Amino acid sequence: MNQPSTSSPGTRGPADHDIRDQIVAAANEHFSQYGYSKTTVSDLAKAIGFSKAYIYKFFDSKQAIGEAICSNCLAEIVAAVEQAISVDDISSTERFRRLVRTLISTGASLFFNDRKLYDVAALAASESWPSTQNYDAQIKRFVLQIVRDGRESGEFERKTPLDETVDSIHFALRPFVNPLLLQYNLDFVETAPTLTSNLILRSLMP
Amino acid sequence: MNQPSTSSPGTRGPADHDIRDQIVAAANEHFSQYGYSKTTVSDLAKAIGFSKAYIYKFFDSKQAIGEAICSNCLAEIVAAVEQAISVDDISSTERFRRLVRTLISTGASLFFNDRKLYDVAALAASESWPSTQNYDAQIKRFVLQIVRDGRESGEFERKTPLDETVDSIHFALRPFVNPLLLQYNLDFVETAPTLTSNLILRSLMP
DNA sequence: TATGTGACTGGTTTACAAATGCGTCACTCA
DNA sequence: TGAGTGACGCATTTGTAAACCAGTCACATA
Repeated sequence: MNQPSTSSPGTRGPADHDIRDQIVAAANEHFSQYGYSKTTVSDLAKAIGFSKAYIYKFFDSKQAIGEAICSNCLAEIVAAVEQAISVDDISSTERFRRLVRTLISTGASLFFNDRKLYDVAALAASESWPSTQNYDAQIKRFVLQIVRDGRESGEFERKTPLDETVDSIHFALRPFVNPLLLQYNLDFVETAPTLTSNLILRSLMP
Repeated sequence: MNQPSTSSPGTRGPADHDIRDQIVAAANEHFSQYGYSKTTVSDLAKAIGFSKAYIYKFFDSKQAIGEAICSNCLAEIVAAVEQAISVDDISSTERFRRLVRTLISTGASLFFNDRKLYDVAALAASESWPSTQNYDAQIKRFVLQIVRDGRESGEFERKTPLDETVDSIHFALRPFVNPLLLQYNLDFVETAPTLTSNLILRSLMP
C-alpha cells in the first residue's frame, strides 16, 4: 500500500535507513567471503547485532538482499563501460571496441578476483533476477547509443532497421554480458573480444 | 601397442565385432530412457546377456561408451546440416542461412524430443569429450566451405583474412553449436537464428 | 508508534553409514 | 588361445534421521 516510492523491489520499510545500509554492507562482506548460499540471514543479523526477524523489516527475502548486492556488482561493470566509452573525440568504431573490451575484462576480473560475488551474479542470471535484466537493458542502451551515433556520423550503415541491428548486436554480446554464459567463454577471453568486435563492426560497415 | 587402427579412441579389442554393436545399441536404448548417470555398465551387460567385465574388453570406460552414443547423436545433426546445405543452385547466403537454421532446429529438437540423450551431449561438451570437439570442427569446416565458396563467387567480401572470418563466425555460432550453451539460448530459438544469420551475412557483404 | 525479538512451521540441507558403481585381475572353460 | 566371469578395491552415491534455515507472527519495550 504505502510502499516508499524510491525503493527498489523487494525492500521494505523506510527507504533510506542506516540499518538497511548496515545489512547491505554485512551482506557484501559475507557473500563475498562465504558465498550466497553459505551465508544465512541469521549470520547477517548477528553481524550487525540484531535478530534475524529485524532484517525482514527491511528486505522481503534473502534474495532481495542478494539483489542489492548483485545490483551494486553489476553497476560497477556498467560504470566501467560507461567511463570507457564516454570519451570525447573518438569514433563510434573505437567506442564500440571499448564497450566490448571493457565489458569482458571487468566481467572476467570479477570472476577471477571476486569469485563468490560472481557466483551471486551467475545465480541471478540463471533465475533472471531483476538486477540482471536491468544490467542487460543498460548494456543494450549503450549499444543503441553507439549505433545511433555511428549512423548519424555516417560511420555505420543505415539500411538495416535500427532495432534489428541493435537486437542482433545485443544478442551477439550475450555470451559476455550474461554472467551465466561468460563462465563458459573464459577460455576465449583473449581472442573472442577482438574477433567479435571485428565481426560486428564489419556488419555495421556502410 | 596393437591398437586396431580404425577404432575410435577409448575402444578396445577387435574394431568391428558384433558384441560391440550390441553394447552400443543397448547403451543407446538405456541412455535415452534412463539417462547416462542412471545407467550402469552392469545394466548394459545384463541387457546383452553378458557380465560387466566383458564390456571392458570392448570399451576403455563408461565414458567411452558415452562417446560412441554422443558421436552418433551429433553425427545426426551434422548429417542434417550437410543435407540442408548440399543443394545445387543456391547462393552462399542461402546456404549459410540453412546452416544456421538447421543447426538450431535439429539441436532444439534433440533437446525437446530426446532430452536424456541431449544431456549426454551437454555433459560431453562440459567436459570437452573428443566427440564434441570433433562435432565442433565439422561445423567449422562447413562454415569454411561456405565462406570460401561465397568469396570465390564474389558474393562475400575478401578483404578480411579467411581464417579470421571463419573464426569469428564459428565463435558467433558457439551458443548454438555447443550443447551446453544451447540450453541457455532456447528462449531465443525463434528470433536468434535470423538475427544472427543477418548479422553475420551483413559482415560478409562485399 | 517505532524499534526490536523469541518462538514456531514446513521445507531443505547435512552428516554419515550402508549400498552401489567403476574398473581391474586372476581365473575358468571350451 | 580366445571367450567370458566372480570377486575385489576404491570412490561415489544414496537413504534417512537430525539439524538447520527462510520467512512469519504475536508480542515486548520505550
